[in-house]
Amino acid sequence: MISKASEEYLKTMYLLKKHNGNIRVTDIAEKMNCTKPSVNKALYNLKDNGFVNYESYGTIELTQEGEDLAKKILEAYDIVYLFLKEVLNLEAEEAQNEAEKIKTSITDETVNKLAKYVHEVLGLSSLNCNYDINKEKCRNCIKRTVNTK
Amino acid sequence: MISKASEEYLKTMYLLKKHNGNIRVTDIAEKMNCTKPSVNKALYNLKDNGFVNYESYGTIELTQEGEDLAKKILEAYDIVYLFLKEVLNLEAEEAQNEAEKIKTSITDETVNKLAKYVHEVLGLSSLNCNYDINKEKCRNCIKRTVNTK
DNA sequence: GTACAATGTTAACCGAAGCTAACAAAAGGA
DNA sequence: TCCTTTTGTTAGCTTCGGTTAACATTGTAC
Repeated sequence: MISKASEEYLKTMYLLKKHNGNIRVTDIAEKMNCTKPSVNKALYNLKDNGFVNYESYGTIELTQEGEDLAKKILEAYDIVYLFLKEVLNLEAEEAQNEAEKIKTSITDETVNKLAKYVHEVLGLSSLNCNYDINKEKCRNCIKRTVNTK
Repeated sequence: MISKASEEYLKTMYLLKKHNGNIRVTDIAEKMNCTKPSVNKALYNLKDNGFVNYESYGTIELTQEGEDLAKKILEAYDIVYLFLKEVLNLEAEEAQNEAEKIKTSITDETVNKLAKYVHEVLGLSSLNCNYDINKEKCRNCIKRTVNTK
């Protein structure tokens, strides 16, 4: 099992890859509000656990396993965020912060049940989503809903 | 600000006082699944922060501040537990574990909004609860509801 | 009242996750 | 090309929260 901190790094790397096309130590450090040595350490930790491919001064790439985990983490985040914002009516920024913290504490089962609940309450079932947050289409479903609100 | 770990110790001490009438290092260690030296360290940490009164080999007592915080932590736990169990339909044990983790991550504001939501959804408003989890009567209200289900 | 059991403390250590300071490598501009 | 800036790495330190081993204190049974 990987630590919460490592999960955060992994998530950040995944998003950087998606948005910038590449992953750099400096960018990770900036996003995560930490120093480059911290990133370096985390990087080798993730490498040792098989989530990233990396050699000194080389390019950072997520392995398939790393990408899958990053997606799962993001999906959990999305569900929790959606619940906090749309169901509990937290401010967007507050919901972001809280979702960030909560998502790292809960099990897959809870995330799935929350996903199901959120879908029901917000009437998203018509969007052909099967409630399983590990399926990409659910993430898209939620994203769409959030964005078009 | 006190750490999550310290909050757990404080909560455990409060419950031990309530159930056993006294608070002992050995009992804390057992409840928290850790060693006595860990408890000892935590104890002095809590003492330094004004949450417990303690001298070596003496009796452990929560200060007023410690008791207030412990109650607040427990109330947050209760709300989250209630939500997980009664709204998301998690198994009791699973709900306990998850509530434990979640309650340490979220702000008072979120807890209050969740409390309000849970009360609404479960139709507890008739119990004369004002949704503010920092008020003892809300805790009682929820306790009663959980127990009589 | 003493000996033993239970309880609590201390010292020294560990790993995780962060930091600063100093250095090495790579990239870009003249 | 060479010099400077940017980027990445290493070493060594800090704090937190935990551990074990050894010791001190307290309480209890006979």
